[in-house]
Amino acid sequence: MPKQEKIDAIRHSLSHIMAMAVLKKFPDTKLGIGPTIDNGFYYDFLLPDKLSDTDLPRLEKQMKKIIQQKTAFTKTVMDKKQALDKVKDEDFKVELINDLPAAEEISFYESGDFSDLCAGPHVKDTSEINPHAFKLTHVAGAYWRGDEKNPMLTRIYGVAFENKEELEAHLEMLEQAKLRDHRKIGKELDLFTFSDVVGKGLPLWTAKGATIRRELENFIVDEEIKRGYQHVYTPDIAKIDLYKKSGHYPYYKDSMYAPIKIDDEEFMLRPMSCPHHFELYSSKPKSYRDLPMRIAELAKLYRYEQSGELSGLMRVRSFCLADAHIICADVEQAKQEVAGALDLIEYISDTFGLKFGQDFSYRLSLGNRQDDKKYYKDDKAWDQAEDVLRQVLKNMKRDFVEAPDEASFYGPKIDIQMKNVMGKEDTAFTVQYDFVMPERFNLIYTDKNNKEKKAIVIHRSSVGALERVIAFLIEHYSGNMPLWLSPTQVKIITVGEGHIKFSKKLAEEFQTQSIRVEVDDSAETVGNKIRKSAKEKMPYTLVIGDKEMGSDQLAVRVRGKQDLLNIDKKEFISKIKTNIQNRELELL
RNA sequence: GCCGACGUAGCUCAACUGGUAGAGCAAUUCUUUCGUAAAGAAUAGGUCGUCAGUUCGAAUCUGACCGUCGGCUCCA
Repeated sequence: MPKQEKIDAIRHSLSHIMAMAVLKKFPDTKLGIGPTIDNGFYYDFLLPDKLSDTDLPRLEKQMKKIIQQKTAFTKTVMDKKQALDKVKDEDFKVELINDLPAAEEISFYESGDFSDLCAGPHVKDTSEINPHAFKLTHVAGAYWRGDEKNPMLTRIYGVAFENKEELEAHLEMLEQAKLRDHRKIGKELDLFTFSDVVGKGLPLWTAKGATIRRELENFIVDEEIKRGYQHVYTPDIAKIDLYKKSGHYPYYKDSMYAPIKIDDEEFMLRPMSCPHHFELYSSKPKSYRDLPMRIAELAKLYRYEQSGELSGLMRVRSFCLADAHIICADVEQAKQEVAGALDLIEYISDTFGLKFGQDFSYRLSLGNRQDDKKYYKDDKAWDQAEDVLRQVLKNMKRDFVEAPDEASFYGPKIDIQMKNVMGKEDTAFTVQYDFVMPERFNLIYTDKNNKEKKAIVIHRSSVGALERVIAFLIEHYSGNMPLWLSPTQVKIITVGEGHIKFSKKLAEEFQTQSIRVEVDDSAETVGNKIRKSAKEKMPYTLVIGDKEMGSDQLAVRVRGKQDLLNIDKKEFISKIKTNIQNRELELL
């Protein structure tokens, strides 16, 4: 049996065994589903009583008992009627069976006195399961069938492997990952903070964090202008009518901050900048010669996300999106612009040292023709738009997954997905095809034949939301930002009082070369100051004493390296300037 | 928003079953002016997230609220 199949059978069997243990503790439990997932399994239960993390060790013990009894798994097959009769007291199972095609054979797996609707496969018996290679990790609420209108079940998660070593390696990996968590590093490096009084999900950037953000902003604005984008500014608020006109309002109103009422008008903090850009486009008649018109903005957006969704800088209520709307003349142009946007995204990823496949992946997020509530109804337009995006990805020869029911209401999109340090996936960047807004905003242009034509819009983010991308980058680099993004690039440490004046002068030399420098002239020992500098993840640390005052040689402590780098001052400055300008990933 | 856990000084954490708070680092001051990952001393700093309640007495028990975390839903 291939390794993956074997471990899946173990994990799946463990989910049944967990259900057995839960039923033993709470006989009145109703069963949901219990599938395998990455590294483990879960099972959803409707419990008659509360369950918390502290109950897990006891459940584990019970499971080990079941495993040691060499419990066998046996498959039985029946028709739908028999199956429904068998599970008549299990409401959730009844629902599952009712959704299966009438003709289909339905399989159950029996283990001991437990029986569960299940396609399998499972282990032959529990002797195939190492009782020391699994662990129940946590309890969480989960809606039945993932729908928040359904009752909330109690989900118990577990991790499982073939042997104890693999389990321990996995747990150790999780511990290591926690050290890279951007929330932890952000606090340690003093990059950003939150205040209860300002409000949750509203980050406050310190000067250091703001430096990282400013560098990213400069980087992206310059790059976009090079690529033919026009950078604009539009206000953070607008009348509610704008979002009614765009059609965002009904789809979006739950995640918008409540209207601000002034005199007889209502204003909204904007959750997106598209309608502003469309109004800007329409402010003057446009010709086909103006297209494609790439309107970009570092747009501050406000979304009233559900409180439980907020998470550090990954998910906030106020964020700055490197946003753009590309008004295209026709499908062919739209296709080119999607490709161009993806090229920019890959350029940015490359600059960050992020690799396709390893650090990010493509997802083609599709609509759902059955769901007229969530998606604008125009089957033909959807088919065409999805096809355009699919074609672009294929031309790029990139692997991608197709995700049904993940599109925007106005069209399908290509999402660039990244995983955070704990393995949770988020959309980092996005390119969206829009066939709805041109209609709503009457986005038109005059073509060659002096005829009025409707445009197509591409929405795209380049570096995405700065908050989120910085969170990803902090985790990717473990806080060791490349030189160009480091809040302070060079730290100068004085040996004694006599070296302060010289050090400050040296700092000025760096400063005039636009190198971010700090002098630590505190009355601490050199060793202590070096330690602090290292903890700040300082790229370069210079100690200045009598030796340096007498020559142009510097002894540079390079982040992450044991040996000192002896280098001429002029050469050092010129080298790090180049490093910064080229946005190099490695230090000298 | 929902399920569960958590919330003690700027940070990391301690305080037995209720008897009203303590350490290290950071900060301030003084001494030391030091050569590549922690000099020494002193001082200051907390209505124990907030507000109620139970109790002779609450950081500790109960409730509500606020916030954080892990999930669900959602999403850049």
